[in-house]
Amino acid sequence: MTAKHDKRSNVNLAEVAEAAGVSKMTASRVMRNVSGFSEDTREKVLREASRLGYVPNRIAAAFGSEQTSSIIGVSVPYLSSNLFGAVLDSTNDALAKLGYQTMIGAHENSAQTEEVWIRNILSWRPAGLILSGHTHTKNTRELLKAHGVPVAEIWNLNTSPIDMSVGFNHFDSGQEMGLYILSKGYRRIGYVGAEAAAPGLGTLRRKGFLSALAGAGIQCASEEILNDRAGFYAGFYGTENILARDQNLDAIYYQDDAMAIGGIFYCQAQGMNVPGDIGIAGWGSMEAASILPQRLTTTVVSTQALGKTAAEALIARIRGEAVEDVTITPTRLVPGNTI
Amino acid sequence: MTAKHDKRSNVNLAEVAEAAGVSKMTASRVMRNVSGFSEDTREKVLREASRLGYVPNRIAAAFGSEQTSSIIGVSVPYLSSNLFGAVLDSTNDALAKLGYQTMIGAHENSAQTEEVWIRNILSWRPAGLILSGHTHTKNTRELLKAHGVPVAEIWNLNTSPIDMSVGFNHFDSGQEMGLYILSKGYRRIGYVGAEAAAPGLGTLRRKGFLSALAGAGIQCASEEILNDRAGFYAGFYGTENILARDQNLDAIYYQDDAMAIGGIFYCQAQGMNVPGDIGIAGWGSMEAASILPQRLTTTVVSTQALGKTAAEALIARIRGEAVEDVTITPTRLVPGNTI
DNA sequence: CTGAAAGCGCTAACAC
DNA sequence: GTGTTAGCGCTTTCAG
Repeated sequence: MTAKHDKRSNVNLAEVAEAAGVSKMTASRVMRNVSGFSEDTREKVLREASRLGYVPNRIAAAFGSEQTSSIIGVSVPYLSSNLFGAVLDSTNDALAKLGYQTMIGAHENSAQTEEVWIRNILSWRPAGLILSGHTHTKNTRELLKAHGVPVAEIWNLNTSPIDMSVGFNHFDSGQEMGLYILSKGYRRIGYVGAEAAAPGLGTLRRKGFLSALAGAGIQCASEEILNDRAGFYAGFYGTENILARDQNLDAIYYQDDAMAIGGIFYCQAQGMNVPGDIGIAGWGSMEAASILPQRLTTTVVSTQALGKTAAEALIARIRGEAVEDVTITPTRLVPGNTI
Repeated sequence: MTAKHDKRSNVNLAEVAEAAGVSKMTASRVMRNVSGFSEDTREKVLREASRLGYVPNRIAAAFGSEQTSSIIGVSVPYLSSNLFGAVLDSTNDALAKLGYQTMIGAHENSAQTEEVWIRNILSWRPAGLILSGHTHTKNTRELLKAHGVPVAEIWNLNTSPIDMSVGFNHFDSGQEMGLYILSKGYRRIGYVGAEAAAPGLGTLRRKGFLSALAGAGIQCASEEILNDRAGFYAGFYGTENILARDQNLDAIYYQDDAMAIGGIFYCQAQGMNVPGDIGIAGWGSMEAASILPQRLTTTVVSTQALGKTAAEALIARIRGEAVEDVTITPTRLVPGNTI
């Protein structure tokens, strides 16, 4: 029982320093690899640290040094989402390479939940935050501005961000697809989405889509916005619902590819021909589309690029380098043969 | 410029205490809601804290109090995985409700990457770890045992865990499916998997499957283990590859449902009838299967239950409550009509 | 290149 | 129910 209390890792810098015959300060410099020690000293300290099984205490370091930790808070709607999964992977990878840790949160498209999480995460004195909330509460905006922590809002492009924004232009993307569908001669066009209770991801695309139709002087024939989470099955029965109401639809725009694929399957199950009887378009370039017999008409996006760009921009800002406040991540409409 | 240095949140407990006319200690007790203050005091302190915009400093708290923080490190192969996404969502949810924060890591099925991440995370003095690595390095095992941090190994059931294990019995699950396929009269059975370079998720299921066949005195007719990540497309062209080598296969067992669905699509594209010409079985009860015209024969698992169980068991152990070292999360073979 | 002193904000332990 | 004292393990000065 050499440890005081019941500490788990009882080796600290002082012991390493003593074993190496130097002061704590010198040992600290070696461990952090900042200048100010000889090669001899370096070797001694590293050898002793390794021999003693020294594990640095980042909590103490974050506390004893400045005002922030090397923690980055990252918040997404769901951790189990094919779109945001790739964002998480790419931000986490980029952040880890730059020496930061990801602390995660899932807000489920609720600005309230996001606010609670932000209050919580701020108590860890994070170096920065990456937020993907569709909207924020007034409190959240005020809190973050007052606090001054660097914040990257991602996913939705936000031209007047709290701090900085990296995102897709969802409105334009929806509008572009609306125009494309119209250009193919479709006129009785429906929309199928999800998460009616907590609108998030698709709202702006839908608005852009509707505005394209309105520009051509036509109305959206029918809309079906389910209460469930977006997914294959939601697309399947959302299509069943919308077609039950309006048999004359000639095309449907879906919130995302998973829903569009669900729609294709519903139509096939009913013996309908895509795009002969009905045209279908999605958003997001989901991997699942690669195995369909037809190529899905969709908007291709790189969630991976989004995450990486956001992480790197945030860290640049944290380090005081010059960065743009607003970055658009490109999207590209790729015609297939489902519309 | 009231702040020393350039601290971002310059309000600390001492200032709240002073404003409320009490000592730091009393304010601390109120903030943490531990006993030892009057209702009057409570109101005063909370009012001042809110008025001043006080954000507690958890770094200082973790440092000043005990030996561990309320951080839980959670490591999965990929953050963008339909199977592990649900695990992350459920662990994160359970941990957040119990007052813990998730610090994330992606090891990409590399025990080396996992080791680096563990060293890193230990420096945050986490209260516990949740690991889903298929294997660990010797160093990792020694480090964790020496350190004494509570560890829940998840996903694979491990009967001699570092500390505790919550998982599926993949071997039995694969064996059960092997027996089922045999019971349906199939004899020229193949296996299609992925991630050959970094075997992880499916290895034990494959072994169980092979052992079932061996028990019946037959050999696996053909195996195709790709180097790519498991997914729809990997299943699609894995099937193309295996059928190119062996046209006489009458059934294929896939690493997971996404791959099995890819296989179904390949067969359909070739005009093959499932299960007439070839039987197909998967693992994991993926949501995408719900929209198929046929019901996929698969093993149903609850990754959500796994995550929740693991998180709660880990916290119970951290709190010193009695918990089993090993917990099996049930799986269930659900016959469909693809085999 | 190296070291000594001070202190970060909080909480455990102990008084009162 | 409340306050006082000490100290967590590191890093930031500032001296040499």
